[in-house]
Formats: sequence, structure tokens, C-alpha cells
Amino acid sequence: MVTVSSRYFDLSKIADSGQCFRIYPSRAGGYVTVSQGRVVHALQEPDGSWTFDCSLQEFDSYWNQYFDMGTNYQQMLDSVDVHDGYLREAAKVGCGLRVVNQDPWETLVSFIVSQRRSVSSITTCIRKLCRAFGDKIEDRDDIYTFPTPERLASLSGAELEVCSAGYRTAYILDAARKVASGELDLQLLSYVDDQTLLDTLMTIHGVGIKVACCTALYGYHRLGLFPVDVWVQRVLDAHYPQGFPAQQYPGYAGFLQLLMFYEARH
DNA sequence: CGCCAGGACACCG
DNA sequence: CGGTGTCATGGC
Repeated sequence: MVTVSSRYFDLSKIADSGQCFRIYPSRAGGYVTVSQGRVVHALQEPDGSWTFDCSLQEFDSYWNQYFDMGTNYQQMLDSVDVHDGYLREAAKVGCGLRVVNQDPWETLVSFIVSQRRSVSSITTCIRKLCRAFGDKIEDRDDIYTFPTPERLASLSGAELEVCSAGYRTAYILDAARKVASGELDLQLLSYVDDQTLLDTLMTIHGVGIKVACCTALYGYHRLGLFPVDVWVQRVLDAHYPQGFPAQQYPGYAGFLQLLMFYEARH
């Protein structure tokens, strides 16, 4: 068992933040987090802390990095301009959110699926995808691995459509084929600069600037990137008519974007 | 039932 | 270039 006790870690907010779609409510009343073939269950204690059902070694070797525990979120939250009332409030409401380190492939597919869909609808679609083409790794909460590029590349459009991705099915197939064939090396992209990463991701049919930005931010931890979707655009229109001063928050505007997105939806 | 959802793309002028 | 119609499906 591992206990995380910090005001700056709240799994329930992270689960509902729209950056990852595989942190599920568990039967026990907590959450199940699935990533890279691993599963961890967590429960919130009365004092607000979170207890994970894994060893310290397991936590340190994977989940610590996944939940970005090495980054100082207090510092980022405290740095918000005191004259920016909107972002101050968003920082208060979103305290406990963190930018997780997800698998790039899973992130890419998730955000291809995300276009013109609600968060709950994306979650359903990704769950169907894993159930249909992933491997079962746990019985009690019906948990599967995320299907590999090779597995998805082997499917026809009609077979893949069981996850009801609609017109995005062809986009998923294009991504799977490019990655499975080696034409696109997702691991190698960890070492290129932001712009090269975005440009390369956008060579996939159906991946535009928004999906590329989200993949880079949540799958490659490019904290400086600032994806703009319909929710964030509303925030910008309403509170930043002259544009958001991203340069005021060098290297971590992406986290503030997550705060805006969370605040806007709640 | 009607509307909107963490958009992208082809096509138009 | 910038604006516009269209795409397939689920959730509320």
C-alpha cells in the first residue's frame, strides 16, 4: 500500500479532467487506473489522502512518473497572476489536477477519437476499443490493455467500427498502419522539438493541430503547448479578448489550459 | 426529439 | 489565405 497525501494530488479531478479516459470509478468506490498493461486501484481516505493498492516499489517504478509526482504543482498554481481573477478561480477549483504521463500511442488514438465528441462519449468509445481488441488483465473491474498498433492495423474498417468511432475509424486505421509499419516511430518523437513533433503527428490523416497538441501535451508531456478546443475557445473569448498571455507562464501554459478546461466544464 | 460534443478536411471565393 | 459545409455517433 502507498499513501499519497497532498493538496496537489486529487485523483477524482484527474479522472474527470478529459486528459485520459482510462481512470474508471471502481466497484470499491475509488478509482482504477490503467496504463501500459498495469492496473492500480486507489481509495480516498477521510482525510483526503489517496491509498494505492500496490507496493512502494511498484509505485516508484511506474505510477510516480505516470502521475508526474516529481513536478511542483504548487509553484505553478501560486504563480498565477494576482490580477487574473478568472485563472485564480480556475486554479482554486482545479487544485489537485496534474498532467499525467500517458502512453503516446494510447494518447494519440484517444484524441483522434475525441474530435466532436463529449468526454463521456470518448470514454465509452475507448472502453469498447479496449474490450474488443485488448487483452484482459483483470476480472473484477473488467479491465483490458490498450490494443497495440499492430492489432488495430490488422483490422478492417468494418471490424474496427464495433467501437462506434464513426468517421474517425479511418483516421485510427491510418495511424495504426503508419505506426505498425514503422513509417512513424512514436518512441523516437520523444527526442524531437515541439514543432517537429506536432508536424510529424499531423502527417496522420485526421490529426490536425488540436489533436496533435493534446497528444504532445498528454502523451509526451510537452507542458508548454496550449491546445485550444471549443471549451477553451469560449474561455478565451470571454476572459482573454486580447489573447492568453502564455509567455507569462513559460514552459507550463499547458497545465493552465487544463485548469481552464476543467473549470469551464464544472 | 434536437442539440452539441476536447475537429479535420475538402472546397470555395 | 479565411470562411463554410460535411462528416458518424453518443449523451443528455
